[in-house]
Formats: sequence, C-alpha cells, structure tokens
Amino acid sequence: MSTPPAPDRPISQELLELTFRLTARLRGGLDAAHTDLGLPPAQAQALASLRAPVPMRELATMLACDASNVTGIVDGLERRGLVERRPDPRDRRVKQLVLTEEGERRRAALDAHIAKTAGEVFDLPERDQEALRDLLSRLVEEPDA
Amino acid sequence: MSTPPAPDRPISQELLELTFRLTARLRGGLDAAHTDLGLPPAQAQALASLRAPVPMRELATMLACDASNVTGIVDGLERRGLVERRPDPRDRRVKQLVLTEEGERRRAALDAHIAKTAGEVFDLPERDQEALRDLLSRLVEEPDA
DNA sequence: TATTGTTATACTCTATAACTATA
DNA sequence: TATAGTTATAGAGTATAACAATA
Repeated sequence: MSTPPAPDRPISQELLELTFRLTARLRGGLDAAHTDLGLPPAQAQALASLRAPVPMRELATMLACDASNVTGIVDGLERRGLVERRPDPRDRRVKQLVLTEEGERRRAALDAHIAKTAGEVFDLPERDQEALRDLLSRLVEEPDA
Repeated sequence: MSTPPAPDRPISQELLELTFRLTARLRGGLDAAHTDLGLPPAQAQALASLRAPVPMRELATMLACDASNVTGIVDGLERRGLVERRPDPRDRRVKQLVLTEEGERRRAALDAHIAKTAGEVFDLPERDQEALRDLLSRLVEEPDA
C-alpha cells in the first residue's frame, strides 16, 4: 500500500475544511439564484420552504429562526404579492401562509435555480453520488435515544 | 426511518440538503467552542487563522471579507490581549498581526475544540473517511482552464 | 497614482422582551 | 395561563465610500 504523504493533520479536520469549501460553493450558487430572482436571501429561503398553507409559527420552525423574524420576511413576500396571510377559521390567532399564483411561479423558478446549482456542484457519476449520499446520511443521522 | 420514499427528487438535491444539514452540525459545534472560549464568532475565526505574522489586508483575504471589517475584529482581539499590531519596517503602511502568548494559548485551545468537533461529527471508519475525502475533494477542485 | 488601514455609515439577519388578541 | 403574531429594539456581520499616511 502507499504511504500517505504527510498525515500530520487528522483526516477529520481535512473533512471539516472540505465541507466548508463545498458549502461556500453551494452558497454562492444559491445567492446568485436569489439576486437573479430579485429576492433577499431570507425571503428566498422562506419562499422555497412554502408548499402547503403553513402557519407563521411553523415557518419560523422550518427556518430555524425566532418567530419575530418571520413577520418581516412575510411582510416582504406579501409586499411583492407572492404570499397571502389567511385567517385560520379554527383558531383565530393563527395566520395561514398561502402562495399566490405569482408566488407559485416564483417558487418554481427558485426550485429550478436550486436544482441547477445542485446539479452543477454535485457533478459526479451516479455511483459516486450515491456513495456520497450514503456517507453524508450516516453523518447527519440523529443518534437514537 | 432511514430512507424516506422520495424517488421523484434528483439525488443532487438530496446531496444539497444533506450537505447543509452536515454544515449545521459543524456550525453548532464550532459556535459552542467559541462561546466556550468567550469569543464572538468573527474573532474566533480570525484567531484560528492567525499563525505567522500577517498583515491586516491578508487577514481580510483569508476571512473572505472586506478590509474594513478586519479593523473591528482585530480591535476586539487586541482589547483581549490576544494579538498585537506591529509596524512593518519595510512598509510603514502595513501592520503585522502577531499573537501574544495568551493569544497562542487561546488559539491552541480553539484548535483543540475544532479538532474535537470534527472528530465527533466525522465519526466514521477510516476507510469511509478517506472515501468521503476523495469525493469532497473532487467537488471542490477548481476546474482547470 | 495606488495601496494600507481606518472611520462613518447603512443594510441585513437575528434575538429578546413586551404587547394584543385569542385560546 | 398559555399561545400566535406583532412591534420595538439591540447586537453582530458585512459592504461601500471617503480619508490620512505612505508607497
């Protein structure tokens, strides 16, 4: 077998660095998609998360941020006519977020951008893609109780 | 619940999602290290980047941020007695950043935290670590002209 | 003229706390 | 009492533009 050149640095740290470089590439592609669509990153991320009608609170959970942020983000999306706040008849405290037609179109465009970025960055033969998926899956799996 | 049935989604998008989840785990570990050391993230990242004496400008390049940010970051590190600004005798415009003894100690502690996080997150048999490194390397490699 | 580091300024993202209206 | 959403506010991170000292 071959001798590794200079294993003075643990491989896990190499993996850390590679992961952050990969993330930087992905982030760059997504940011380009956002500016392309004329949306600030936070609004774009929210838009990408909106499928079925969802209460504000749940969107906050999906975005992993405080509920107070969601107000401003949804304000922006509403100002652009991409989303509506609908009262929930079953609980008058909650507002269901629903995409408008234009919102649906914009989200579809965003999805296409994201898919394009992912396709360009993860440009590997399918077998390697699958190997990578299996490895990454094992890293992010939640440890069961 | 390891394999959600989603055959209609391209694998590259799955990889995108897994990568971001992995990054979130890493980020969490690093943030914990930063608060553990009593340093704001930006200062911690700068500290981790400081080895040999380095001009402010170069630190900005390493951190991939504008030079105007570095002033404040280094102010913070200097206030904590971790770094010194030394005039460069060969070019009196530049200031060389040099870690103090305490700065060196703190950086070593930070390195240990980072290594610990990396070790915990990338907790795989060595063969799988190497496979992952090879795959990631191919993804971040710069395309040659 | 160009460059290093600084300052002033502004914009975004994020969090906390207090408020309202409902439950 | 507790919860959904809002508001006010503050902090951190980042960017641009203008400036002084130096090259």
